[in-house]
Amino acid sequence: MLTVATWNVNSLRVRQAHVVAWLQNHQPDLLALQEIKMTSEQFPADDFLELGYHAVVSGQKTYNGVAILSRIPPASPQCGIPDYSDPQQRVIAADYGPVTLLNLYVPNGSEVGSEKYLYKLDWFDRLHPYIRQLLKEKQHLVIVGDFNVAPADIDVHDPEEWAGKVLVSDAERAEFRKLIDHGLVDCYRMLDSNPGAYSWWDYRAAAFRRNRGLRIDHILADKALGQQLVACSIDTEPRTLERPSDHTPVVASFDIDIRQP
DNA sequence: ATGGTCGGGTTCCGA
Repeated sequence: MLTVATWNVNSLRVRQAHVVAWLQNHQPDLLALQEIKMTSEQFPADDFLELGYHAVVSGQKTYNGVAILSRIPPASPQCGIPDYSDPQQRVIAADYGPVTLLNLYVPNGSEVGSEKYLYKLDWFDRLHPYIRQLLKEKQHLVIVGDFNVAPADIDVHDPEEWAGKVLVSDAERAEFRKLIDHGLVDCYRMLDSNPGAYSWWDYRAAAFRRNRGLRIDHILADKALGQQLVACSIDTEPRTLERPSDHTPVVASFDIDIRQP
């Protein structure tokens, strides 16, 4: 069995105890982190090694930053999107046996039409060829992270209120659809077609208590691996803790042994 | 009711 998780921690410095407790409770094979908000040098690799987790890190001071924790050593780690020099550290990938994990922190986009929104759409343009390449070259591909896109109205607590806004706009949803159309499946939606399941809630206006959220954190798998999906869930428990991240973990389990090449 | 709350770093930006 392979268990893969993703969690935008919104500062690993603040959330490290939450992450450690969660690792101990759930023992995933792979945990992808986004918004660690620290440099690679500052990453507490030793603390995670003590728990039995290796790390690959693409860090940055203050903003962004991604990492992957793994129970087996990573191979061929790669930071960023090839041939796209971006000072914002949003992408890291590595191989774990037959599975390549690509960890994304997609730009937020700020507001539809803004400079940051155009950067987000351009960033997706740069991402697509990389994903096509990985699907061609790698045996299995899992793409996880904070996609900053709610793929459909079912992923939005109040679609009318959110209509046309950033995270749900047609252009962003078209980019998500394009990802799927490369030959991937949305693991959560494969197994649960019910509304009301979200991975992010605004800190403001008691959004979590009122379950006013969005499902913007995702686990995508190549179609063949998707056939081996046995479970996928959103763990809302860490969002109930003191000083929580505004995101909560998403977890998927596949019937595959990553120790076999 | 058109705000609100975080984190990081400074007197605001990004989410």
